Amino acid sequence: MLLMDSARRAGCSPVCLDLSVGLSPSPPKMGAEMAAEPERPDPHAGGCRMASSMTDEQAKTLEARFTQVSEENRRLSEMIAYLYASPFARPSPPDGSDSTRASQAASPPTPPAVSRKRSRGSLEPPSNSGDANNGSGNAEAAHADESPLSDGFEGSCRRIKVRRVCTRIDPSDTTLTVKDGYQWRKYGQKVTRDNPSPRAYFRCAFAPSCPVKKKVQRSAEDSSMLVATYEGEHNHPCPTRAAELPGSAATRTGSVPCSISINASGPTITLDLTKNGAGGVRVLEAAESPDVKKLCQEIASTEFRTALVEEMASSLTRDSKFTDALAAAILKQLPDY
DNA sequence: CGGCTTTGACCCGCGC
DNA sequence: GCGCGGGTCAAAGCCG
Repeated sequence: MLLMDSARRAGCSPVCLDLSVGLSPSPPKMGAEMAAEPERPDPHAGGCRMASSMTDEQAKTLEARFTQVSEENRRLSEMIAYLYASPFARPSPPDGSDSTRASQAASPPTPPAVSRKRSRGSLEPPSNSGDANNGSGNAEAAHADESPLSDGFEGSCRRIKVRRVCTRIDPSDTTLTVKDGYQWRKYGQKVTRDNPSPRAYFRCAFAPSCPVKKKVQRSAEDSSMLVATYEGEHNHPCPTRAAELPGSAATRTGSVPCSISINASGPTITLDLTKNGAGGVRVLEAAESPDVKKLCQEIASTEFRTALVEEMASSLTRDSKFTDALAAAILKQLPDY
């Protein structure tokens, strides 16, 4: 489709597009319009084969377009890198590591801020709660195989050791419970100084060795907002998977997380993932800095998101590597005739 | 009776 | 060194 579009712009009939030009050596069989195969060119395809009929001018046009797309991809990559490196996404790490955390998958991340050393019987050494997660590569791999849908969500948070999830609740509901699909055991409750409502402490009760902890507290500004702070990562599959994902049907009932923070190791931005009237994303909380706050709101604006999505979609669909991978994935899904 | 919650006490890091 | 405050423990109570 990408090449068909390019061919249209280059003045060539899309019907006679030869997929072997831009796609992998095993082109997909995606219907009559795209039936041309490199091994067995369909004489009934009704037109020319681009590879043989393309004029020098058309070739130059496509080459120029390829150069243009490559430049767009480069700019897009720079934009994404900039967004990752921006202060709200990742404050400059003290260890001098790459702000994009590209190397974090290979090296154990620093443990969460909570690194208290207690001499008496704690279930797990607090200092290695992160190591326990990262050391259980098998468990994580098994987890990753459990549910691609859920891992799409958790995978995006994998590099975040601490994350915050906001949930809308009934203001009259006094139970500090967030239905996130995991089983939790409450082990403490405390009234903190900066918030009149108590903070509840939970441990993951599904697996005894799971190091994940959760703190739940009503928002000081909005008592109908429950803020859950998760520390660590589960080393076991979620007992109930996709049903509790943000944006799912269960989420819209208001009993499960409807928003998520981008990063909690630094300034936190909490985005409401439920669509508002304009179909955009709303900033619930942001960092203290007005500049960061403004930037967050700009990024969360419908206009910015629309432009970004269009740019990404446009650039991706023009990327031959992306279309190769997409075509290969589609081929795998088609029945083998 | 076992599991979970509650809650006061305790631990410990951190700032002064 | 001291006090504050967040985090955790563990005994007591509750509940199915």
